[in-house]
Amino acid sequence: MSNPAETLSTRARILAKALEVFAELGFEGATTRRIADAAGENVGLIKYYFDSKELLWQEAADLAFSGMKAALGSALEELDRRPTADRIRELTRRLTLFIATNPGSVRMMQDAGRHDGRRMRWLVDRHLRPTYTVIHSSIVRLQEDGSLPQDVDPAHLFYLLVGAATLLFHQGPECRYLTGVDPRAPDVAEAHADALVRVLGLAKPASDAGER
Amino acid sequence: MSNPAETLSTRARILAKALEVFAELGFEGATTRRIADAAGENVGLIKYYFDSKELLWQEAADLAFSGMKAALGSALEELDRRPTADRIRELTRRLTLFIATNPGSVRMMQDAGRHDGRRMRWLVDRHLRPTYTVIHSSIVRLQEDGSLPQDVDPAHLFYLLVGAATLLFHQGPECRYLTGVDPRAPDVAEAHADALVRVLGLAKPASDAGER
DNA sequence: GTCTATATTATGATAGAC
DNA sequence: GTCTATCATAATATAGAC
Repeated sequence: MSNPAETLSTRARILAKALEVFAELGFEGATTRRIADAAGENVGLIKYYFDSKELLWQEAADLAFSGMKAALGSALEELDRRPTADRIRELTRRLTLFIATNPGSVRMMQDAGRHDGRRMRWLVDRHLRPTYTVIHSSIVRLQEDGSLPQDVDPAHLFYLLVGAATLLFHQGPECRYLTGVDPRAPDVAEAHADALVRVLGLAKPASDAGER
Repeated sequence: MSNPAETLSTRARILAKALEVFAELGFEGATTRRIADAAGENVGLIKYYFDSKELLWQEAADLAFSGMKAALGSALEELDRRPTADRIRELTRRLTLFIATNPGSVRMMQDAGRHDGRRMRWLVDRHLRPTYTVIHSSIVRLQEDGSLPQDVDPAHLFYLLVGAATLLFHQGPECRYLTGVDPRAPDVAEAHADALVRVLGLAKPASDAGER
């Protein structure tokens, strides 16, 4: 029901490839020609379906983040309802596993977020802030009950968590060349998620702050 | 003895701005014209001093990483000689504080490292691998004495550490717009380094694995 | 819907005046 | 060493044939 080349519409095929290419080369590095070629379609069709490179990029971002929200799904909602160390650990795990197979959303965010420009603000307003708001309030409550260090701005903990979870996959080609570890391998995602929750100590104080 | 506009040579002024602009906009996003304008110099001088955009980029990378090596300095050497949890904590702290004020090196690495290309390999071979080799062997020894989780590939711990330390600063403009926290503020760097060493638990098991 | 051809602009590179 | 002018190329956008 979702086969890359056969069942997808031309539009969907271009969009999927656009996400890949934008993620790998950045907005400026990606060219509409290259995206069209990668999709096996004609350059003119980008104008026809998406009107401009900018709008194609926006739709690619929508696609990337909709996938992420679906992957986090219930974990995010449950964390919002009743935050516990167990649940933020589960969220961390799901985030890591998702990014391992779909590094696109993080890559597009990091590409845009280095520079204070139009695309950065659009992406934050539309996609990042909604997720951040939930995680922020959860972090605050977890700080209150002692599961996370207290006198630290939640923003720090958010970026700590996301950075630790995603860098290995975001920098896939570099990691492969540098370390020999291929982040695309399925067991690598599991191993990283595991290493993260262990090292972050989110489970450690669970003796008095876990499910209660 | 090192004043931005006055005492630096034209060449050095262009190079410094090139690092800034490459870091902020990526290799493709940065244009030679923009770099020259930012430096208040003429476009033609880039050809004169650096011959090509690619070579200017390489020199900018050299500049960025030489700064980082200087900042890590003795911490890296001491870690290499005798790795302890205390020392990797000190390295983490120095890395965080350096990246806070000089996000350029990480940004250039992340810009190049998403894509398996010429610049990625050049940057890894010339700058990243030497540092990684030292940290890798230290991580292995810290795993052996129980300061770090044992059955985890050191590559995971390396990317965990670096990702957690750097994302907030790498994504400066985004973080500012999203959270209101300005990563350029000096106390923010201190706070992040502090949060990281606390949350990573590098100091926690020091009761039996610290200085001995 | 799909494709070719082209207009317009911006870029990296270069030649040459001063 | 510095600057202006310009070339060649590649990009996005566009018009229009089929």
